[in-house]
Amino acid sequence: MMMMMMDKRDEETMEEPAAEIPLPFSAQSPSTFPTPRGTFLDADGADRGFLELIGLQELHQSSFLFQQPAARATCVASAPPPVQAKSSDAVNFPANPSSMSCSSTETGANPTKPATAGEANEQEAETKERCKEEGGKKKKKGQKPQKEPRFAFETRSEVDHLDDGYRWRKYGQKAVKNSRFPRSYYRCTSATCGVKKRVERSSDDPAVVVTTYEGQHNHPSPIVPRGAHHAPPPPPPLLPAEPSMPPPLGFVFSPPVNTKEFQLPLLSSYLAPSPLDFNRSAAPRTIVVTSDLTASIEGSNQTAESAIRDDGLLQDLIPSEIRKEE
DNA sequence: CGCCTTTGACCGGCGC
DNA sequence: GCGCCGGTCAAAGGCG
Repeated sequence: MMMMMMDKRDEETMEEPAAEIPLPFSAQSPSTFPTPRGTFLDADGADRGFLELIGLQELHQSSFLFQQPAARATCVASAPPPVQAKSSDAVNFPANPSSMSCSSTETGANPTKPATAGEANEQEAETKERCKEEGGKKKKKGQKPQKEPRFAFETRSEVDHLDDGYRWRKYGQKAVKNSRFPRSYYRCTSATCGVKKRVERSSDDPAVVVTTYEGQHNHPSPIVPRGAHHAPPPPPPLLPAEPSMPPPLGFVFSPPVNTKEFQLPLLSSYLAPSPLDFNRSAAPRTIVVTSDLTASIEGSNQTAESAIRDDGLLQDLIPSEIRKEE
């Protein structure tokens, strides 16, 4: 516990490990957040932006305030249904402040290489867990276990628990094997929402927080997290998701939440930059989205220059190669 | 006072 | 059957 706290402080000054890829984002403070599209393939083969995938499809409409001191993120998506990947793309993701890599652990047979060794461990664990759950304890006779979609990603962050616009209650913490750091368990505080998330630090890279979401929110982002200054608007009525669009992994948003504040916290969760990271010396990570249901995305070697060039912040999220394909 | 975190106990699955 | 392990429960305490 104490150690964790100290870690947080220590990591604040922690330098980004080996810069593998030039920083594709500008140092400007992000105020808008375009939604990348055509980057990910959904189960039905439809192009789907990553943010859409995780339920941020409306973000492009919103201005964005970074609230987290937390920083870069590497996302490890855990796609639910055992759908074979239909394509693979290269993406040099975010940039600012985060980069993500997503990989499915649903089938437990994802050949895609994990972004990090820690991720590998996580994947392994996830696979195991998934197997457990599928065969598992919560299944009662004659009752199929609910397959909760999972979406995990790594965040290079000094804080363990990132605000994502939802309210979470911590219900457990366990030391896990092969990890120096304990794993924390959170549950969405919404009574009707069974979404859980696990948060743990990578033992390989203590600066990396691995967050695994399980389940889908059946309600809009309730409020700006505690301590935030912007009062949220009242939640909009729950609406069915776009008929043609299955719920994003781990998140279900009522469509168009009109207010900006409503969506912002979410983004901040994944992409919140550290103020310290607004410099180009920091290297973003390759976003590897390898979801069985979506696509495998490997890093590209786009230069910061080219990335910064055109589309404002869009380039921060999607490399030009990808965007060209659209 | 309500909400949250902490933390030890408990439970079930799995491997040996 | 036993022990290990991950996940969850729930009481206690802290905080605003």
